[in-house]
Amino acid sequence: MQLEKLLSNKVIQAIQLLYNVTPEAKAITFQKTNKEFEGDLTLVIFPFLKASKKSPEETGKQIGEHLRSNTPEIENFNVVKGFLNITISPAFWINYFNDVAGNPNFAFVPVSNTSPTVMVEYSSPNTNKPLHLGHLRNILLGYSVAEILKANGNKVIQTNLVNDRGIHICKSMLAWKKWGSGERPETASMKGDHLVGKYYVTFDKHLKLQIAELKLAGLSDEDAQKKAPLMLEVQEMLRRWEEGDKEVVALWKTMNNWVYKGFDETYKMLGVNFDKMYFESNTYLHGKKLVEEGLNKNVFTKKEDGSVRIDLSGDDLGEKVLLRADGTSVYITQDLGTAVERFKEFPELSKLIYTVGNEQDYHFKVLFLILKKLGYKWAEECYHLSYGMVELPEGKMKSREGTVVDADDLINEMIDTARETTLKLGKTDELSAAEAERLYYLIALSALKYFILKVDPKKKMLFDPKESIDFNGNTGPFIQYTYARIQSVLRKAEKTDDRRWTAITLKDKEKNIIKLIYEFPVALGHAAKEYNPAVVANYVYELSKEYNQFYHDITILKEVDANLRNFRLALSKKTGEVIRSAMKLLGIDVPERM
RNA sequence: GGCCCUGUAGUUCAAUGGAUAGAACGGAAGUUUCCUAAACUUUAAAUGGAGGUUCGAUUCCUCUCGGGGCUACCA
Repeated sequence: MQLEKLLSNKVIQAIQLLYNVTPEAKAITFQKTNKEFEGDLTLVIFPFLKASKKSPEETGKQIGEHLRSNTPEIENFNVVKGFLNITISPAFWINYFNDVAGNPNFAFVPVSNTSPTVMVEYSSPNTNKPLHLGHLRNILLGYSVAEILKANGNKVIQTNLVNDRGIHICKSMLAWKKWGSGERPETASMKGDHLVGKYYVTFDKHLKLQIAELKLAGLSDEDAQKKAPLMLEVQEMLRRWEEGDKEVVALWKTMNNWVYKGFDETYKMLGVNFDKMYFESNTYLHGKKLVEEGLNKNVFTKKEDGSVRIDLSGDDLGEKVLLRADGTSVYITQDLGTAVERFKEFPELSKLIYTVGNEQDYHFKVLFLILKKLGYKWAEECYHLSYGMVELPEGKMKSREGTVVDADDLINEMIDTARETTLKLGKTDELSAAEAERLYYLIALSALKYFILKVDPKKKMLFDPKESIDFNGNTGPFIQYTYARIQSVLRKAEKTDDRRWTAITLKDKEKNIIKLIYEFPVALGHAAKEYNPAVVANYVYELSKEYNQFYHDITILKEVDANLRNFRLALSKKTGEVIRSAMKLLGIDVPERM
């Protein structure tokens, strides 16, 4: 970054001197020089042609000359069409490397007491079924964004708002009561979340049968859905739950606890954690107070039927109900209340990030707008981290239709594949059984996490269960492999040298690696600004690829010049360090051997 | 119907308005007396279509054709 800043100033100077005008800052754009040309950075000349009244080539030359004679960091330049390709002196790159080599945290912004506090909510599951691939994207994304924000100097509170109450969990409860015969996770040898999910499906199956019967008896589809006995029963159960009926609440607690135990296992497997858990059973009433507030402020209106609404048609969002005619609150009312509570609990919060799929874009637009209309100025700081759906080749996943990829199953399949592949490659010779198992786990999780995180969150992504996730090419294991190779070299070198390097003639591959290391902090900043782990994923892939080329072309351990040998070792060590920290931000661990 | 998102090699993904649109997988052809071949090298292959703004458009605007989502007194 420093470099671009420095050069920008020089360019402004040059243009003032040469053409007697001051260019706008945004007119000065640097980009990486394409590999087919000589140079490190390229200045686009076109914006300055009006001022220079000369051809692009001529203008480029004039600016280039000025830059070269006034900037010691610039070694040379050439002009191709409207592009000024600048070659930075090797001394600059070596100095840069010297400056950062000894500092493992060189790319991170330190967190202090005065750092801004950001809350990141993610996962936020329902407690009626196990986690699936869609949740996985949510969890990995939220976790990684939280890590990236920490690396950029934010204090981060990671939260999970568990949707533990409502009609969905009552469905599982009712089905279990009717058809469960007292089955428990231990007796069924099933994870608790899977067991509860099983009864959710059971409920749906029976409900469908009832609806079909009613329709045969002549009822309309809508009536059949409403009047099915199971539907009435489950609504009654929810009502009893809200009244605090002892038996219902006890069952609710029992079954939710089964689910939490199951979720915890999955979270542990994924290596994610939360600083604070919220449960909707505690928060779902918060919104009601706000309704009063909104009515007093004339932001909301009460209709004759008793329902409370807000008219957002001025903002093209239509009319929204906030309180039903019977006085009960709806989803958005809860969310309003919860947001207000959070800013009360953490007044220092400077950002509140919701990791939720893009199917709820409308919901969050409405939510933030209402908060703003209620006069909460922090509403501006609420952000919907909206991500695209994970689709299967046949379309969207639907839990009730059983077309979901279960998270636990997927993880276990990945571990099996990792084991198979590793054994086939004969890479386990030096490892104990426990070490080998640990390695399969690391590889499996990296393949899975990288596969998901390398895609721009905003975009939908496709997952084909028939094609297992790759271990070659642009994948997590490729990056892990690069890291393991580096560690192998370092082990064989026995000792490395941390002094400042001078008198090194940089080869292209070496310079490229230093340039990529130089870009690490830039990538981190970019990733944080965009809330986009894919930036980090793409970065660390590029670095790994570059290192593998270096490794292939240039000898390290057998280099006879001790100075060069030690420099290459230091470069390798640093590269490994950057790979490890970048992967850590994606929630991925790297093995020392593989 | 209205609103929002999205269309890039056969496939999965890249590309702050900048050069001849990058990778990976798959395809074709190679590299191991040499620090880990989960690697490296070479090769064929793409911006849905039509306009517009611009010195310059995958990127911004309009239309059009595909794909997805939202549009509940569900969560």
